[in-house]
Amino acid sequence: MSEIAKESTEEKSLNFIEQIIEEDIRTGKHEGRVLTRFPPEPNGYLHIGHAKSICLNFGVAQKYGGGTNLRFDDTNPVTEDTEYVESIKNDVQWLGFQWVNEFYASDYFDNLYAFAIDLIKKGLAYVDESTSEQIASLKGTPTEPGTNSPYRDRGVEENLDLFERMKNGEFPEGSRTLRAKIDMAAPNMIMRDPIIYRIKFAHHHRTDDKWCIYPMYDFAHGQSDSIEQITHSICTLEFIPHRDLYDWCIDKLEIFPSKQYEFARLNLTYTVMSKRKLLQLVNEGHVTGWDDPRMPTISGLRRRGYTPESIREFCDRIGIARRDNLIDVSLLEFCVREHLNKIAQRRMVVLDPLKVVITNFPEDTVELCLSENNPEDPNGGMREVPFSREVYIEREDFMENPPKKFFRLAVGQMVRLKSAYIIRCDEAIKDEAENIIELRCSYIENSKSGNDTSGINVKGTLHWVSVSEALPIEIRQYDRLFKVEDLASAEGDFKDHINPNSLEVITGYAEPSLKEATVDTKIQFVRKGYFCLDTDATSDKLIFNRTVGLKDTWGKVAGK
RNA sequence: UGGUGGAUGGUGUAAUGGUAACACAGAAGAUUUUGGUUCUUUUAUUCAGGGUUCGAGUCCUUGUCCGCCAACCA
Repeated sequence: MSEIAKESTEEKSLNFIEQIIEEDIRTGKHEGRVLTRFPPEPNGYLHIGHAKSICLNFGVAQKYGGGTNLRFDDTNPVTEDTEYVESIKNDVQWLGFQWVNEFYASDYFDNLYAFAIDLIKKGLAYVDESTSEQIASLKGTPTEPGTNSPYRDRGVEENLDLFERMKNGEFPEGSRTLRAKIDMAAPNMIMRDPIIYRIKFAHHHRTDDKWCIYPMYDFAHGQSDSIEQITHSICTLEFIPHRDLYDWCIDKLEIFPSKQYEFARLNLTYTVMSKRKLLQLVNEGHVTGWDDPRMPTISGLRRRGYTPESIREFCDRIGIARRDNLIDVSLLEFCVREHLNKIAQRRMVVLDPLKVVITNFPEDTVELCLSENNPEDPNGGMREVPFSREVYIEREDFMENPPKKFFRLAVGQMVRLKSAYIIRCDEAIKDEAENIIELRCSYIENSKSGNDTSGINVKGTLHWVSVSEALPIEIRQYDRLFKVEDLASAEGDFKDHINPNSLEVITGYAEPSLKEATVDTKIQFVRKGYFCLDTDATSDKLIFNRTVGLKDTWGKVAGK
């Protein structure tokens, strides 16, 4: 980051979390210490919404001289897996963040069990033998209070015994739960004697078969924060009602007082952002996997060609607040273009070829043209691009009956072939069906790029590829996965709105230097967009993903 | 409608009782060997009513609309 950029961030107004932290530092809370945590459940891949949370959690900690723990919230063995753990760690690091400690809620199962016993001893928890249906019906509704369970007033000794036997596996799954004894008439439904432990004879990815009882989120999260002495536990808005219980547990257990703060999660236009829905897209084959380049997952964006810098910039620009939001996906695209424009290597690739024969250029001659790798980077250097009598240009760069401001090729019109010569179109050759199959052009001999003494000024510059040297490549062009802007308020199932044309695969013709591309190389196909080598590519078959197209003001004009 | 959180241009975010601003998107123009980039210019905003105040997006009040909460999910 440059000094100027650093200064401008410092001058930026604080978001409400930063204001709270600065106030806490000012008043000496926790001796000014700041420790946050990022707490993913390992039951899916991270997405751009998690990136917002990661940037917030790691970002504020970094800003105020603190740190962040990575803590896997693995209290439900049924849905969780180590595959997810690995992908999550990889994604966080790829985004550019490093945690202080790698922890697991399951590391605290012994502590949590002891906390439960403490609660029982304090007369604040009891073993309930009601079925889940009974528990639900006794819970009441938002407008009516609940009813006490018949098991609510068991003695401490009986509860202790029963809970231990639950732990020992003496009772079948679902037959008993441990409930906090709070208030069945509480206006906050969460506080109506919440279940804090349940029986699950499931294999846990870390504790194996040691446990057959597992704590619920509400009995694990706050205590885990407390054990780690997290100062600011940042989560999303839907956890607001849980804060009462978070505080209740910490209060009754008399443990370190971590505090929960909530911000609004990210929503993106034309995108779904729930792990459940993303998993469904994967499982039902609407995409090829969690890292399909159309997915809003970190791994999908990475494969698509997004950079960590651009995602961080995006998260910075969208801000942090407490109101629901729906961010225009064009802001994400703006951020990636902004970064890629600075770093991408320029290369010429024709996506929809039209052959041009330069009739006054000698046959069997290949002339090398020097072309800049990146006009934004003075040290980017040059490369050689072969030029010959036959080249491909983009079919859309020629028009038989051009409109007034068409600066490209038409019979009688001149254009520059980028980094090469100015050519004039003399004739368009058609087949029997009147399709244009070839252009006959002549080049202006003294117009070569760099040594142009022709004095001719042309309005248009086209990218091109020499036919004999052209390298065929597969190009995957992506469109938005969904057809509607706001999936949350769209009618019907979200899958009804899948865009059937979200992937278009074509063959393009590339200048030879594209052979050297690696998965990490960011490339701009001149005048077309930003692309990167796909992980499916082999040395025999080059495959490129379109990260994002270039801003296309002509397309807009022509489309009118 | 029980609780709870929220409402500022098309979309986000700021303004912390004192000129409603910044970015994206949109529009117009200049530059350009990428119709890209860059640079100008520009359209458009405080949910509604009442109140406090010299002064209200901000405080009070009434209402409207939106989100979330009745999983042995997180």
